[in-house]
Formats: sequence, C-alpha cells, structure tokens
Amino acid sequence: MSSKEQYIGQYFGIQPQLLPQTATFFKENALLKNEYFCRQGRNCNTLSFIRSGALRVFAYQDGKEVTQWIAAEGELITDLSSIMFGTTARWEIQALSDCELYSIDRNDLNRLGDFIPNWAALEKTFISKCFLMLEDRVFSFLSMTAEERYQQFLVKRMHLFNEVPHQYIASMLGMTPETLSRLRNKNLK
Amino acid sequence: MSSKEQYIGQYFGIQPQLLPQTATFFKENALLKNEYFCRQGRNCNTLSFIRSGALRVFAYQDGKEVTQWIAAEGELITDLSSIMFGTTARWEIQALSDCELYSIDRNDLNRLGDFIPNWAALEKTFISKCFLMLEDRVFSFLSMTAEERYQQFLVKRMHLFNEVPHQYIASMLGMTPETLSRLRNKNLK
DNA sequence: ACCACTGGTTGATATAGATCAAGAAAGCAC
DNA sequence: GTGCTTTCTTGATCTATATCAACCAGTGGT
Repeated sequence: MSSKEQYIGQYFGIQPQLLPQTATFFKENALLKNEYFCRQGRNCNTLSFIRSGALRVFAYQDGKEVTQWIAAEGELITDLSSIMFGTTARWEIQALSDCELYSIDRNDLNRLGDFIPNWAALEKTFISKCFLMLEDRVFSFLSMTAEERYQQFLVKRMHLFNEVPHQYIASMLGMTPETLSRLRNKNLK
Repeated sequence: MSSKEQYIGQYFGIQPQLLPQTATFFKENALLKNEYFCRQGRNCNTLSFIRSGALRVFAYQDGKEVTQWIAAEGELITDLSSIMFGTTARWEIQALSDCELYSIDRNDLNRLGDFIPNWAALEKTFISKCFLMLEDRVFSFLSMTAEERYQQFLVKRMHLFNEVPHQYIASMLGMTPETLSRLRNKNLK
C-alpha cells in the first residue's frame, strides 16, 4: 500500500478495497517555503494531506498576523468554509517550509461520494472530530493560563518546536513570543 | 406548519415534503430550572431543539465551573461527542431556566438517514457550520481583548443578558463576573 | 413583612502577561 | 568565511484583568 493510500485510509476510514481508486483522486504537488496555499478572500478549492513540511493558517487583525493553526506532516489542510460552502476563504494559508502534498480539488472531493457508499458519513465523522478539538481549544482559553497551554502543547505537539518558528506557535497559543521564550526557559531549569 | 417543523426545517434544510415525517421523531419534553440535560461521564443520548428557556454547557476545572457555551431558544443542544461517537459526555449541561424542548434520541437520529436521502450530508453541513463558529471563537481569544469580546457578544447575542445570570456569560467570554460588570458599566456612560 | 440566598456592583490590591527596547544567535546569500 | 536578515532571548516597565473583600439589590419562601 502506498504512503498516499495510508494517509487517506487513516484519515477517513475508507474500506481497503476502495482505497486504490480513492487515492487516484489525490494528486501529488509541492509548495515552496513562503508560498501561499490559499489567500483570504479568494476561493480555496483544494484539500491536501501534508506529506512533508508545515503550513500556517492566519489572518490579519489590526495590521498584525494572528496564527490560528499550524498543520504539519500527516495532517490535513484546507479552508473549510471555502471547500464546504464555496465561499471565499476565511484564512491565509502559507507554507512555513517546502511542502509535499497530496491534493484533491473541490469537484473531485464531491465526486468521491459517487463510489464510496458512506462518504458523507465519513466526512461528518471527520469534521466532528475537528469540532471536538476546537471545543477543547476554546476550553483551554477559558480555563488555562499561558503556561498551562504551553505545557499542554508540549505534550501534544512538541515536535513542532523543531519545525517552525516559535513566534507562530506563540501566536497560536495566544501569547507573545517573549512570553513563550520565558516559559521555555523557565521549564528547562 | 407546526412550530416544531419550522425549527427542524430551518436547522437542517430538510425538504418540505419530508418535514412532517421527520418531525414525528422529535418528542416534546421539558426541563425544570437547574435540572441536568446531561452529566459529564455519563451517556448523553439526546439531541434537542430549545423551544424556550436556556441551558449552559460547562465543566469543572480546579474545582471551578467553567462555562463553555450557553444555548437559548431556537438553538440546538447536545453533547456532540456522546451523540456522534457514543462516548460518555464531555460536558455538564444544565437548565438555566425552565425549558421546553423538542428531543430526538440517538437511535432515532440514526434512523433519520433511512428516509431522508441526503441526511448525512445535511448533518455534515450542520456540523461544519458549528466548526466555523468555534474557529471564530478561537480567533477571538487569540486576537481580542476582554472588552472587544464583550462588544462582539453584545452585537451577536445581546438578548442573553436578559435571560441568564451574567456570571455565566462572563465565564463563557473568558473573563470574571467583576470584569464583565465593569465593562457593562463603562459602556452605559 | 422578614429572612435567606443568589447575583451584581464597587473598590483596593496583586499579578500574569504585554509592550518596548536592546542584544545575541542562528540562518542564509554571496 | 563575512555580512545581512530573521528569529530568539533578556531586562525594564506598564497595563489589562484577576483576586479578594465588602456591600447592595433582587427574589423566593415561609
């Protein structure tokens, strides 16, 4: 089984016999560091598995960039509103490093339902899991200090520290780079 | 068309001719103030439209109650993880006032797919919208001050101020009741 | 009417984390 | 390597918001 098939199977729980056919819909492509996967206000018609590299989802607020999320190897990236509802994208999505992707466009994504019997249900399941993850994230802002969010991040996604600039991690965690730096320092001692 | 059918049609975009049959799955029931709709750690097998009243979704953190969400008239309430995946509930959900509900249980919810052709897709759409709402909420914690979140809340859900204790709204917005009180005071002048 | 209870306000103080500013390190180009 | 840019760290200060504490205003029960 190709790596591509493994990614897809893992994410959506597609029956093994349908995997090869499903996988043909996903095309390999690449992004160079700093290239945009998608621009706010334009359409984003692509959903991709990240085979290597990392991307950051952000938006501007009062002239500053606020990082909403960082997606890395083995994860999915898209602008959900655009891919699901055909709206313009809510987010800027930019490659933090050279990226290799397996990508499917909006039309093909919708066509998957034609031969995967329970495709809508699989999508529903997938989006529900994303919802629960965001629910946890909201709760972390309601109930935790910056230091606790940092600790939790260490446990869940420590590997990102070696892959992407810390300033973006700080922003994603709702703190300044200075605060993140101090927390790291404090924890090393 | 009954009010029940209107609620359901509005939320899920069900074809008018299927509405009466769909509506029969939803049973009217009521909760008294302070009664629990669902308890953390137990199963939550119900999804309900709120016909009147309000409920609060919360969890305990360090012995304190942290309010994740408040749902009011015209909105849906459930513990998504429990209803979707059959897990135990992540949240405590309690009536803030006497509530009238239209409720469907997990089995019937799954049975809706048997005669509503594109039911899974409708659910997918619904959950996606919830996801986008949470995305906005996360962004509000990343990029806004307590005062700005309060202002945004005023625009979106001001009516809740007259329906539920302010301490829960404060918690949901990620601030203390004292801070909310001061912000309100400041804005009246 | 009275008491008890819950919820809201106000003031004084404390503190986590932001901001501002200056260096230090680490990448990257040539 | 040498310089140039980007990122990270450290220190000094400031500020939004939390905490603690007292008090006040409703509301429901008896």
